[in-house]
Amino acid sequence: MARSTAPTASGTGAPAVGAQGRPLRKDAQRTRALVLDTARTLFAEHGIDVSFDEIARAAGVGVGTVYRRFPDRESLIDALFADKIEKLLALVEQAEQVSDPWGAVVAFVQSGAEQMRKDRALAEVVMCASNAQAVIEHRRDEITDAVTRLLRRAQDSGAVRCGVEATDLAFFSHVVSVVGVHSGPEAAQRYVTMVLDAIRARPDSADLPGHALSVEDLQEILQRV
Amino acid sequence: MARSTAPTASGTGAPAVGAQGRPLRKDAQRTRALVLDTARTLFAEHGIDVSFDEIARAAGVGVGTVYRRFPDRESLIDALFADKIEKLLALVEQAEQVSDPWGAVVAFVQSGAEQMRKDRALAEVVMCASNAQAVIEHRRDEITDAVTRLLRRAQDSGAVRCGVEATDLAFFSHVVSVVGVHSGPEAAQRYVTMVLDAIRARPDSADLPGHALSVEDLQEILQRV
Amino acid sequence: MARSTAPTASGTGAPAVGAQGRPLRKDAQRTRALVLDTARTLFAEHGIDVSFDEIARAAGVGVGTVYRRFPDRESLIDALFADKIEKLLALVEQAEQVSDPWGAVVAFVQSGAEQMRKDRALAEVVMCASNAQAVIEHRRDEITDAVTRLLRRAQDSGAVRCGVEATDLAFFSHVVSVVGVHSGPEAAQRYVTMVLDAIRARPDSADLPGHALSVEDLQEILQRV
Amino acid sequence: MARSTAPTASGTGAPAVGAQGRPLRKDAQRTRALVLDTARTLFAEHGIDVSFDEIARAAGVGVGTVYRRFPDRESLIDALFADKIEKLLALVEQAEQVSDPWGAVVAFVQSGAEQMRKDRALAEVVMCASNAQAVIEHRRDEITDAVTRLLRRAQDSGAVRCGVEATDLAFFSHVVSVVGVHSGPEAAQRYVTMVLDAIRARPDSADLPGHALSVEDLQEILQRV
DNA sequence: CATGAATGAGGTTTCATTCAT
DNA sequence: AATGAATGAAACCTCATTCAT
Repeated sequence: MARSTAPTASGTGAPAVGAQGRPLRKDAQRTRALVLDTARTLFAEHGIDVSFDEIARAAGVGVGTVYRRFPDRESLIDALFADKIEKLLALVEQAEQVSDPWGAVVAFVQSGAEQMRKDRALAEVVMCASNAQAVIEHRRDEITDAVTRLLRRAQDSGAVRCGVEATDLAFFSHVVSVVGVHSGPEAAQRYVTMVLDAIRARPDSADLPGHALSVEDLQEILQRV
Repeated sequence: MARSTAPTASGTGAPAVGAQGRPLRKDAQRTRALVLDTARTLFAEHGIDVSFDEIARAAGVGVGTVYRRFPDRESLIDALFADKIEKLLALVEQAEQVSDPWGAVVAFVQSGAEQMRKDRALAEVVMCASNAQAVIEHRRDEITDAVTRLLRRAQDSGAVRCGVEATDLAFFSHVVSVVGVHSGPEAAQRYVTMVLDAIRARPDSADLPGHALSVEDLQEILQRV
Repeated sequence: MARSTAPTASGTGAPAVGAQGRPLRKDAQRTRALVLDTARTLFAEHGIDVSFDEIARAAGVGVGTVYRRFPDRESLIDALFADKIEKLLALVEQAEQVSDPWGAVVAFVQSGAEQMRKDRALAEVVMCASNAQAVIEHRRDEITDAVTRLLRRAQDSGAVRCGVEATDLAFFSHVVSVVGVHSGPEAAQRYVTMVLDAIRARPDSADLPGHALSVEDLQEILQRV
Repeated sequence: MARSTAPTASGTGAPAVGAQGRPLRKDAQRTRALVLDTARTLFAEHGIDVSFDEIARAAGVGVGTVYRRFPDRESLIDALFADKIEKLLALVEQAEQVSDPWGAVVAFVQSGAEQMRKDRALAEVVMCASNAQAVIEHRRDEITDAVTRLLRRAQDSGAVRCGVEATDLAFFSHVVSVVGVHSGPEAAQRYVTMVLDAIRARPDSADLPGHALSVEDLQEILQRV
């Protein structure tokens, strides 16, 4: 259950592969990691509107090099996302260890928001990745599954209201994390408290109207939230 | 209590004034309204990153004309905002008419989200306006005051949990509206349901940690949400 | 010999005439003068690159009004020029009163440079006027004639070297005035001293090669100097 | 004493260096030279108010390319200036070879004016360069020193009047060159003749009042002359 | 007449992207 | 592979000028 590969400094959990699927040469690996780290930092500092030129300059490489690794902005974001998603997955899996069903949900929401708060780019990027590589798709599904398990267990135990789905949780976590990024952990905690009440089962809990968001909808929404 | 001037098609509640404070000439009024409407539409369709050139083209006027009325993006946003804020104020004031304290809160959250859903730019812009003109500042305060009254009444009646403030409501309303804009009224309703449970008083409601966001914080956060 | 019409506040020596040749209405006169004064001031303060809009705003009239009086930049410059040229003419005529021939030349160069120094726009504008209205052409000829008389007298008395013409003097005066404008009267005086030696007759004065500049050449050159 | 590096066609005496101080790539060198040559030509033909777009078009490159090499107008002017200043330095050094002290001064004024006449931009730009790079500052000082030596020698020999300084000569040379540019060598010669009489020592030469212009003043003045 | 609104060409500048070195 | 030069579209903004009010 525990993740096997520790995140590297570059933030890519596994050796990146080139166009031919062959693993990149060692120096290429290093360059890739360097660009990625630089991009992460710049995104965190100046938001997502950083030019490739700027990234290249900061990384001390040519723009061409950046383009060689990441043909467009999307793919760079994707790469960053790959890293983030691993972190998120780790969080759910940790939460699953908690034996109390409701406690597990609380743990996930809390740690998720806190993690995103500390890593601003995580909050910014996590759901923005395009519907890209299969690897990522797969990881995303793993997370969704894990969160769903978390919820089912808590719903079965009568702690979480019926109808709450993984995307609901993801949505609220993201939203709370934005507050946390801006105003610190206490503010985040305030909203975590409320959000937990929003999903908790009550004797008189109303049925949730409509349907839960699809993963795709969620992604698009989080880009605009 | 009811507003006296109905919003015009142009979205400006009152005749706009030029630099000298004199009301604009009739034709200028028309152009201004035209530009404003066009900008509103484009913003709604393509987000806030629309170029002045594009706005001008879509409005069928020269860029210079746009610049004449709105020397920079800020001032255009402000103008749109002025409109939105009037609408919002109207909503709170309507909600205040509801005699049941909790019903009033529900009415406000529901109608706020619905309103924002129908007018995408309202959701995008409403709190983003720079801390600009005194008029706007004043209107903003009026809204905050009205929402606070709404909440106090509901708290006194035991319907809303202690510690919930106007900014909490504003935050959730905005967040819900984003969902509504993307996925329609049913999805919004789903989250409205949860959010109302988040602020409702329960026998075992935990105290809210931290402090409510200041209006300034809220603004900044909503820009990033 | 002395000028008969004192310069008005507006700087136009004579009632301006409109397109039909009829003298302008009184209020039009006032507007015209106002614009002229404003333009003069702005030119003096910010150089010659001032927009018509700016002039209009500073004068408190509409751009259209400025355009009505001065269809283009040229004609505004011309109008200012008309004023300046009167001043210049006054200077030559005063110099002509000096009985000592050389002294008269000295007086003209000195006072010309000093005058231009004090009125920055005079220096900037004096020769830049397009080959415009006949009135101005005439005035210019009067000046040229007067300076020529000044020089002839001094040449006859053996004080000024042969070949020196009115345009030579005008050229040097302008050039010196630029220094004066920038660095003050002492600096101007330094160059006046040298310039006077440049045109003074010496036993061994070499013949001046080439021909004196035509008035037209001079104008063009002074625009570039 | 003679300069070791001949000015290249591109007008840059030495290989230009990029931001990192590394010499530019060969193709960049070529482009840079091309842009520089084009700019020189256009400046010569139409004065200094030529748009970067126009330069780019004339050079057959994209605007971006011009901006890459010269982030702003200043830096382009500086680059042109670097070239000019080398030419000027060469002139003084040649003049210093003349054994007759007065003849050396004459040679410098003559050749300076002639040089500037043939290269209109030299006249326009030579002193206008911003107080930029140290290299240029240094070259400028070398010129000033050389001219000063020229003058001292001539003053010691009694040919040049006391008090005349390098900036005086520079000023007059520039002024004469403007005439030359417009009206040809004969006209320039006419003024050279007079200017030389302006600085020549006479038994009765008056003391020059005030102080010579500083190099900084001179620069500013020449921009306006 | 006076006004200032409207126009759009043209300047400046940035940046994603391609491609020769 | 890595580089960074070159490109040009597109943003931004200003201003001379015309014309409806």
